[in-house]
Amino acid sequence: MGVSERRERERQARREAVLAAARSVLLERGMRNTTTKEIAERCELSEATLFFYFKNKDEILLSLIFESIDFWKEGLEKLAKAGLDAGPLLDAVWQFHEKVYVEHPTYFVISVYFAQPQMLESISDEVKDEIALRSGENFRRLANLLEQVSTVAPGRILADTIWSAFLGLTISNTSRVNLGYGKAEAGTKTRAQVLEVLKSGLIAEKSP
Amino acid sequence: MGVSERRERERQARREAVLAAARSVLLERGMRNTTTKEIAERCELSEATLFFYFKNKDEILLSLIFESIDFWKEGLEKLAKAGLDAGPLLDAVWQFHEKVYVEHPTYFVISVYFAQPQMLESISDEVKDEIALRSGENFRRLANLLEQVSTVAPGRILADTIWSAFLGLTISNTSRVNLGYGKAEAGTKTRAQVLEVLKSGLIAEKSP
Amino acid sequence: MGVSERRERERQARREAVLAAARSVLLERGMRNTTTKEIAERCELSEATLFFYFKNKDEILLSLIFESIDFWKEGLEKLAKAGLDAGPLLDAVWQFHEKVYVEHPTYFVISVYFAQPQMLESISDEVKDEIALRSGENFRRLANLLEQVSTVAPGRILADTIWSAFLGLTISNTSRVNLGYGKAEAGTKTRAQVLEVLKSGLIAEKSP
Amino acid sequence: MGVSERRERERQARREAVLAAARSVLLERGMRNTTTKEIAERCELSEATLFFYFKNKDEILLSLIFESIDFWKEGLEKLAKAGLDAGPLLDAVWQFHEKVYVEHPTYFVISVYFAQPQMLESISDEVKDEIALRSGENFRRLANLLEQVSTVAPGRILADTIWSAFLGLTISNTSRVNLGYGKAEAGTKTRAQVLEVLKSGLIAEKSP
DNA sequence: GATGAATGAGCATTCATTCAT
DNA sequence: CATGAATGAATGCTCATTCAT
Repeated sequence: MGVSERRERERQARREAVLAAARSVLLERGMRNTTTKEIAERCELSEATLFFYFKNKDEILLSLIFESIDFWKEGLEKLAKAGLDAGPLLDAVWQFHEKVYVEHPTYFVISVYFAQPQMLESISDEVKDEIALRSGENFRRLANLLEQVSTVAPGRILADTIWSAFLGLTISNTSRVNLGYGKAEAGTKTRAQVLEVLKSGLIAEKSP
Repeated sequence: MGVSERRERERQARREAVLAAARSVLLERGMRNTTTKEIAERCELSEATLFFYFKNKDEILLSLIFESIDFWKEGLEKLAKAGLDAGPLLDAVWQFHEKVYVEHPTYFVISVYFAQPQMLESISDEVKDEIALRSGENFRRLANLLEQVSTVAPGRILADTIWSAFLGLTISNTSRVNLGYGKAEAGTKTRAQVLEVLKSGLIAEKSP
Repeated sequence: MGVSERRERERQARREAVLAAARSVLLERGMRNTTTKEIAERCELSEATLFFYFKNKDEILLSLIFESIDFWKEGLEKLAKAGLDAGPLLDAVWQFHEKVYVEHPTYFVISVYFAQPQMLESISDEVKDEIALRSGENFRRLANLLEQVSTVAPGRILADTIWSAFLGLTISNTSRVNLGYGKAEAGTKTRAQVLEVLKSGLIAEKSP
Repeated sequence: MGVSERRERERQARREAVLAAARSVLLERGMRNTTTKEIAERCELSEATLFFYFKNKDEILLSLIFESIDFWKEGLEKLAKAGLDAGPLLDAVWQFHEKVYVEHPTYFVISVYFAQPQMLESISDEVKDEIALRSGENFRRLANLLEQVSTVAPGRILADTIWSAFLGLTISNTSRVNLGYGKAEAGTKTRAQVLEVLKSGLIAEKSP
């Protein structure tokens, strides 16, 4: 029994080594240029071994999202317990997005990945459903959290607003960096200012 | 004289046929699965002929963004001339985003494309600079337009907020559709609600 | 009639323009990288027009040898008339090789071309025979010229010795230049020294 | 242990099988028509497998020259130890050229290859330098060997003379065969006669 | 478990050549 | 005469995946 336990532990460790490698390749090379060859090189395994731990390349990439989902879950649960007021709560939620972006940037990369056509065709429905289920749970956690913030819209709309704005901002900023104008750091500042816009409101603020 | 004119017209028509084909493939298959072979099939030309009209595959894909940039430019100039008040202006701006999304969805796809690492390596600096210049002009057009809307933030931040929120929402919605929950139409409704959030403000609305 | 004459003259002029272009491409790019596209660009004609004046690409390249063959013929006939003694004759023959190398370097390139397998398959037997005939005539001219130089070997062997040594030396020298050691000019000096070696053998033998 | 040894042996055998295939294609089809497809067919491997053993096509072709260089090295070292007199030495050197031509005809083909413009552009400087170094060593071996043969010229000139004459003769002969006059065997006889010409010059000069 | 070896299917791109105008 | 347009057939090379050991 001890043996099979150890085996399972080792197996898990190997899987995580593969995922760590995949994460670093994905960040550096992007989805188009992420190859199994390079993932294998980085975790010092043979390409063939990758397919012992994962069904195919897309399953490796998609498994990265489960890690991120867990990270989100923990963070959102902690926020729920904090019992913050509207203003500080929005600050904290936004700051948590920033934290995810810094510590799990792949989460944003993969989110975009999911929006690509045909990208989920090679994945079994079970995995697909699990992703839908678990990311849906997180979305509902965020929506519930934001329900109390504003009367202007239901929590799920606020959740969509915040997540989408943040995601969009990271993409815009990266594009600017790639095109040669704007720097990575500028994004943080812009995002802080956008948060202020979201918080204070646009027109309401203007009229009175 | 008539001959060379007609030739030029036909040439332009063919180029546009290639671009139309590229656009449809890009939408259906995504960047990863967009092949020159399929583009050629859809415009009923041989692969070789593609390279008679465009230098390489990336030039085809990039030419799509120039079309979109022009479309943006015209729309934004029209909006600038309309001389709308804050509320109607925001409505009109958002509605124009919707219009672009419906008529030029590739613009959003390619925007994401630009955020991919190493994606611009095969492109000459001149083209890169031109994209930066012309999309930057559009950004400034939007920023100037929004300058008068609110005192809470400069126009460029509002421009970033709106564009990024919209972009993020389209990605989120597409992801949901791909994952099997949510429908494409739902996105339009959600976006309308997010616009209300942005317009009325979040907290400001709540406290008084 | 004047018209058809002028036409013929113009046709010949165009052919020569193509050949001049082909020559310069062949020298710069080598056989492997000589393309009809580049030949067309250099003579400012369309690729299609090339095929109006020549049957196919190889015919263009091979036609270059006829120019060279004529050049050889004239030079050798002049040498034959000069009535030189052994020593000066060998000097003059060698110097004529140098002249061909400077003014018609393609002759050497194409000579190598002929030694490539399958290189003559696309050519009609008539053309092949004409090349064989006319270059054979030149060879015999050179052999006859050298017949009197030495008793050690028949003229045709001397002709082979000299031509082959010279050809081999040009190849060796070019290889060295390409590999990054040795300079183009060094070849001339080496060839002069090799001539001395050849002379000392051929002539020394004759006098005693 | 036995396993990895056997693997290494098999790997080497496969590489050599690829090289043997490449050699035969190169000889039959010439550089212009040597394709990876045909090399793969001849060694009964898939094209993809070729690239498992070699980085690219040029690396396959270049590896052929290293084999030849080693062959030259051994032959020249053996000749150096033989301690022959001028006449027999020249005979032996020439005969060794013949041996290389019969057993490693690709060496001559590739030598010509090196003289082509732009042919070495796809090769790393390290490999280029190694070729220059190792073929230069062989040249010096030959030059040293010939230093004692004649007072008429330094060894390196004699080396150039002999190598270039031989190379030129093989090219001339092949051209004649390709053009349809002259036979392959005739070349051997001609070369023997040219050797006599060279000998009569080089050695005669020494004795008096 | 792990991997060296192998590959089918595919990829963007090139090129000599043809043909309607 | 000249050419813009078009293409079939290759070409070198990549990549995710499989399998015997």
